[in-house]
Amino acid sequence: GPYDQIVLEANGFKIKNYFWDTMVAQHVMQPEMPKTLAYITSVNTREPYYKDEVKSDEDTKSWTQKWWSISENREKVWRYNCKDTGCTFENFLIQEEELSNGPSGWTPTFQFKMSEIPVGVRISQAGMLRDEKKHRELKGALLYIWADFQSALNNLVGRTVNTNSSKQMCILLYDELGLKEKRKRDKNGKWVRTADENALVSLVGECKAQYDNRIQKAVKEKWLKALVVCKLTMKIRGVRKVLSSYVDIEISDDGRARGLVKITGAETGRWSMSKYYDNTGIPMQTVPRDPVELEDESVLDNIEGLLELEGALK
DNA sequence: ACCACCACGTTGTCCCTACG
DNA sequence: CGTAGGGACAACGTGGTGGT
Repeated sequence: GPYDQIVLEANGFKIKNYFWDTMVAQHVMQPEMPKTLAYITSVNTREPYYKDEVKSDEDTKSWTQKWWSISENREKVWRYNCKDTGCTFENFLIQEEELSNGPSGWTPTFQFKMSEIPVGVRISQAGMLRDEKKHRELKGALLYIWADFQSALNNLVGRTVNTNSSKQMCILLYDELGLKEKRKRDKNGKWVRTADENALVSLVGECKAQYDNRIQKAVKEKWLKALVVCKLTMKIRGVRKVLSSYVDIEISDDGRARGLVKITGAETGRWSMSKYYDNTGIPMQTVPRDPVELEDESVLDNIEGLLELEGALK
């Protein structure tokens, strides 16, 4: 499939063509069910589960020369690979039968999906060339903005606040500032208080209304403070998100940021994306569109200084 | 070190309200 | 009365926090 092709071609093998992908076939016939080889093998064949055979007693991270030099280990991996290829072929035979006997839409959909593979592979392998000068400037600008907002927030609250900690934020907003608790259901259906984006947006609205309706200066200021805390928190979270997900990332040695296109990633037929197979790059679908703007661009004259802010903030 | 949970980046659909 | 716009939620993937 596409994933294997990308890994193989990255290691010097050229894939000429292939006509069947068990994942694509499963995706077309049973889009809501798992598409892993382990699952379809369990459904289609009588082969006992074998996927843990190479991992059971050896940590996969220890696939070192030392580990590999033990013939027993090599034997295990070879046997595993043989089962993998054998099962894949067995799955193919069963899927081919199923596909041709299924609804009339299956075959053309399968063919269409297969034709998407080279497109997805091409996009994955191309990636995006990163402009290193711009990258430095962007990082400097984001760190500057973060530091600016963070110091304002810290001064307002009187201590350092980690806006990414929902625990800290709930204590600040509800216990210390006395705002009306925003709640949501957790996974088990239990109501818990939250300081997520929705909560902050509605708190901003409430604080604004209170501020506008109050007369006493001291009371007005209290609401203004709460309002600013919420707004700063949203801004800081946004900046940190952009930094951690899109700027502070590892990219390929050739200066390109790549992402893996998964044409069978979503039940609905949409494509999904992830980081590249080697865990570099970004899922290119979610790159923020919003521009990063500085009021005073001259702060970029000292990027070195800005980059040093990183240590103080983290 | 691992895991559950929280949070947030994208597009798209549906529903409702406000507005011209 | 048609439409613009917002909220809620659907579809995804990943990073950070804090407890075990």
